Amino acid sequence: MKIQESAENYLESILALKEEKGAVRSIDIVHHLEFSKPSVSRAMSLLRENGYITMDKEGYIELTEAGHEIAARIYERHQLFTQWLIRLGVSPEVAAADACRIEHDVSDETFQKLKAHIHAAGMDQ
Amino acid sequence: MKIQESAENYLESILALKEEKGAVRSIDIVHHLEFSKPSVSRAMSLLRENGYITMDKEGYIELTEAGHEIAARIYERHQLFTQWLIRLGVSPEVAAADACRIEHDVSDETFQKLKAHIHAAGMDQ
DNA sequence: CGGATGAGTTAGGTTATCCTAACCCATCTG
DNA sequence: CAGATGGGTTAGGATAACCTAACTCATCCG
Repeated sequence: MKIQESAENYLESILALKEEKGAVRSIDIVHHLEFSKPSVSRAMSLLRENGYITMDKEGYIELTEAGHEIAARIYERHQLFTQWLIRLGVSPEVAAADACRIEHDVSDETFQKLKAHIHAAGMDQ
Repeated sequence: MKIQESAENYLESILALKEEKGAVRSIDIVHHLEFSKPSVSRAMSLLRENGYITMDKEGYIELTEAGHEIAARIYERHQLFTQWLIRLGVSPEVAAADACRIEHDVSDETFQKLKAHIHAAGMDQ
């Protein structure tokens, strides 16, 4: 399984929900991403089969190390881009929505350079 | 037909190839995007049906006004992002590849702010 | 206890976008 | 003229990622 944009998004959501609420089940992701239950259920099966998450018998989801790595990578991009765009004057909702798409598109090389630029521009506090 | 990312890409390619070679046929797009002939053929049918391009009997493609508008919009993003990333130190191939994805994901609002930022940072000559 | 509620799954469908195989047709070439 | 070449199309298929309808199963509650 080559990680698809959609899988990155699910993993990122799991991490964000974990930080926000402490525990995550499929239904939380349904509300967060506004997808249908079957879509999330299917996605969770795939993530589980591929070793990115585990689920206990109550349905509580944990990221594996591999899953956490991807989630953290995307989450960092999301946060940095969102904050940066807001500081450039983009409205918070649009900034978040755009960041949510761009975060998947940027290579590591570009991300590193952008990060350095954003910090150098003093846009990072 | 709501314009899809793929359609934006085809229209952008047509504009770029037009500038580069003066005239564009499906086969040029095949080489440019490295898609199969049937994929390009099908895409051109759709773009034609929806009024974004015209094709004469020799297969030469022209953008309609609607098509040109979209193509120019995407092309401007592509050029600006590519040049900017290169100036930030990203290698030209990676910059172009990343720009090619980001260009479709950025809202007008974000693009305007980014453009202003890039110009203000003196990154635009 | 019996129905409501909530979480999850199964089955089947849709849309977008790519692909290969196999074809048509015109032109060029020996 | 016959066969090669080049451009384009038709037909059919694959994959990713969503959807709705309808189900199971457990718990809760009057």
